Amino acid sequence: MSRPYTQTIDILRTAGLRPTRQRVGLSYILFNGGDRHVTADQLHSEADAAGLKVSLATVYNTLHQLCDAGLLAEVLVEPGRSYFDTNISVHHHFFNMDTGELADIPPDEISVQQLPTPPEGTAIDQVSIIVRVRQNP
Amino acid sequence: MSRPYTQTIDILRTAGLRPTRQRVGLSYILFNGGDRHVTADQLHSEADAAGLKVSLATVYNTLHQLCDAGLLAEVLVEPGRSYFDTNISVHHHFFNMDTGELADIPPDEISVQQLPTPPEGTAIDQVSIIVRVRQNP
DNA sequence: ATAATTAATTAGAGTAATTCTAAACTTGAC
DNA sequence: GTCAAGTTTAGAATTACTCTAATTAATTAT
Repeated sequence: MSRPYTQTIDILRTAGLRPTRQRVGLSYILFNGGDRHVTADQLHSEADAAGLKVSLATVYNTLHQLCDAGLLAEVLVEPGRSYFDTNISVHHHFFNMDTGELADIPPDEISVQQLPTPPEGTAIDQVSIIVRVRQNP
Repeated sequence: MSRPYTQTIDILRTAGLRPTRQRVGLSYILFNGGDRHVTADQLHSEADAAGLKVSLATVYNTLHQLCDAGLLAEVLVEPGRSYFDTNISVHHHFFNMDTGELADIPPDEISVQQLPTPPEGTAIDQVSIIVRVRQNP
């Protein structure tokens, strides 16, 4: 394994982001672990555990830059906390209100029959569905 | 118009909430203005403008109590800000990412064809759909 | 009615997530 | 290497919200 980061660096360059040590490290964690749902804090801890020196401000900056570049999606399920999802294909989420767990819904398991007409002067950007579940008694 | 608050008081009593001056005042604002989407801060300002002396803590308490009683629904569309919706029938929302406006989608304008199977050991509590729109150029 | 009981309200402190700021440091181009 | 431009940083600031313990109001019992 000569250059484990080449791929990550390419992703960043393509997005027009300089491959700095922090961005490469964070992106590597994000994009080499399969489909993930992380908060800024979680990612910061993981980076720390992996020996990457990065401030929380940079974690936030990077997450938002990756979102803007379409490489990451922000998911809002709880007041006062954002999750970032590495799965950027069209899909939706289960949110377990008891455990706080967030999970992808397989795309074939849900479908919207009919999209509504957007209000005058607007166009649909994105449709997000959150299926909130509770632990059975 | 002898007793304009009797109805509001009944709603609160039925929900098992003492009809205090603050709760009655806030509920009156909420439930006598048609379908509304308010933040805690907005409601606090409206109450203030209407001459009701109420603290922000009480606004939050009351909003959450009304949610727990099923008289109000919380809608999450933006990081770090909760909206409360007086329309508690099953329905979904448009969120204008440019203006911050939240609007109901008429129930006949959208429909979910098929609900997903919830993860093992859980049951579906609620399905929420947010259709994010942008201002046309 | 009044007093006793219980619940609700309050100001202000506290917290958590996120954003800002301006100085110090990297990066990439020459 | 040098330089300009872009990044990162620590720490302060902000925002939305929650907590706390003391006061006050609503209900119940007398």
